[in-house]
Amino acid sequence: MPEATVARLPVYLRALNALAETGRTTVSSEALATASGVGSAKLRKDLSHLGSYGTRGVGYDVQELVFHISRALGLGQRWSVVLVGVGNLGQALAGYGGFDDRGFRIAALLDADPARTGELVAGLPIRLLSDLADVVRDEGVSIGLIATPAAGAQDVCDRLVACGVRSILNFAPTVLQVPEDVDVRRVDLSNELQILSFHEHRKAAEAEVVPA
Amino acid sequence: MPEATVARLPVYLRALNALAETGRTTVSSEALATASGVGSAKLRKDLSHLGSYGTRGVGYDVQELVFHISRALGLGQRWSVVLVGVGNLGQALAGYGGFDDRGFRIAALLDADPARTGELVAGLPIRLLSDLADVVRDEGVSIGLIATPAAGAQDVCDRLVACGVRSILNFAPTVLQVPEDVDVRRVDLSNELQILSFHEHRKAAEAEVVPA
DNA sequence: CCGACTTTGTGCGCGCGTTCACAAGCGCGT
DNA sequence: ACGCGCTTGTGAACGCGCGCACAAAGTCGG
Repeated sequence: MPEATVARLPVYLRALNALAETGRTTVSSEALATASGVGSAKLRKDLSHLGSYGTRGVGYDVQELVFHISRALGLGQRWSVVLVGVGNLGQALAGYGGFDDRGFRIAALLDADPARTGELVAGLPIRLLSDLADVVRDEGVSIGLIATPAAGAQDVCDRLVACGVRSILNFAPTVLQVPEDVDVRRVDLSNELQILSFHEHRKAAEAEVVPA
Repeated sequence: MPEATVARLPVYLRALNALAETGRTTVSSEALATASGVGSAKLRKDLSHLGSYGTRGVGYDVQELVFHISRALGLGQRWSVVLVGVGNLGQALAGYGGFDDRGFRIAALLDADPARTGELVAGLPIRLLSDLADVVRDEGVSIGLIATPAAGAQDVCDRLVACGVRSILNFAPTVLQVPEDVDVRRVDLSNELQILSFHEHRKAAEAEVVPA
């Protein structure tokens, strides 16, 4: 399955859930594609990787598609995640409501600062970073979220990998070095802003040259 | 300039700044590539789009590269951004320190809830969403950040576009419909988690089949 | 039962981006 | 002054992913 397709499946899934809430039971590739911001041909090709679950002349059954996409994404089981770094961003993540209803459970909140141990955030007590190994073992954690400052991110990452965590979502503004069987996804606010800055800059330059 | 290259320039920029703080004055493509998590050939091709600023046999001058990348990204000027939606995530974004030092200034915080008007967050007073047009005009805002719940995101987006904002960073879990001269970048936590879930799922399945 | 209409699934060609490999260029030591 | 070693910049081949366009397949009205 192409990586590009995998990256789009969650988008389709969300659009389908939104459609289901409006009472729609079937949807055409054209409609779903528009709602997902992609072309209809691309959408159909993506879905074809899951199997042939559409009906020609009608479209796709919304519930059925939700089921098959969820299964492909491995959302049948509940994944336990551990969140390291309970600063500004970490607290926002802990309070984010979209975890439970999508099959993810925060097993623990960890922070390197002993002064914060025991503090309740979103109903969970903050524990010491050194408890990481215990948490991963006892709670069956398989995904790690890093929301620490850049300086500590690589250390936290190394600890996670040492504990057997092979999937990491990194919010710290650093590129993490990991073994090749571990995959890391980065979410970096400044990066995104700078990319927007580039395009805005370019648009302004074009408007200068062609003021018509 | 290829879009893929633009997306990597901020990563190089960060790595260069980190190198500069350690006192390094020059860096080879190999070293910078490793620090940025890419291949050296790709890095050189990316940088070649900016011009020929390397010295054969030596590498790149760190300060010079920082300058040229910053200029290409349009970071010479300070961009004003407006943040709409001061919930959990919005507050974390407002408190994020990485804005000022990278050329971005939060011009205002807006929220649709009148009960929150006047409240101070990160030193800025929350204003009403209906003030948007004034803020954009008076403060010269060119970038909008949407951190509202999914339900209100499209409405906020439409208002931003109507005010002339053509660059939007969307944290709400929705695909926004915009005119083609507006570009939107999405940052979606659940999406990233689900992509990780897929890979974790796949790894588990492989381990099952080939337990060796 | 049949024909017209709708929509899926996919084969094919194209364009972008990545990677390899190497010639050109620069500094340094002798 | 000259050659040696290192690093850049880039031409060329490769591969992936996208979009087009159409045949296959199913529905619905008559």
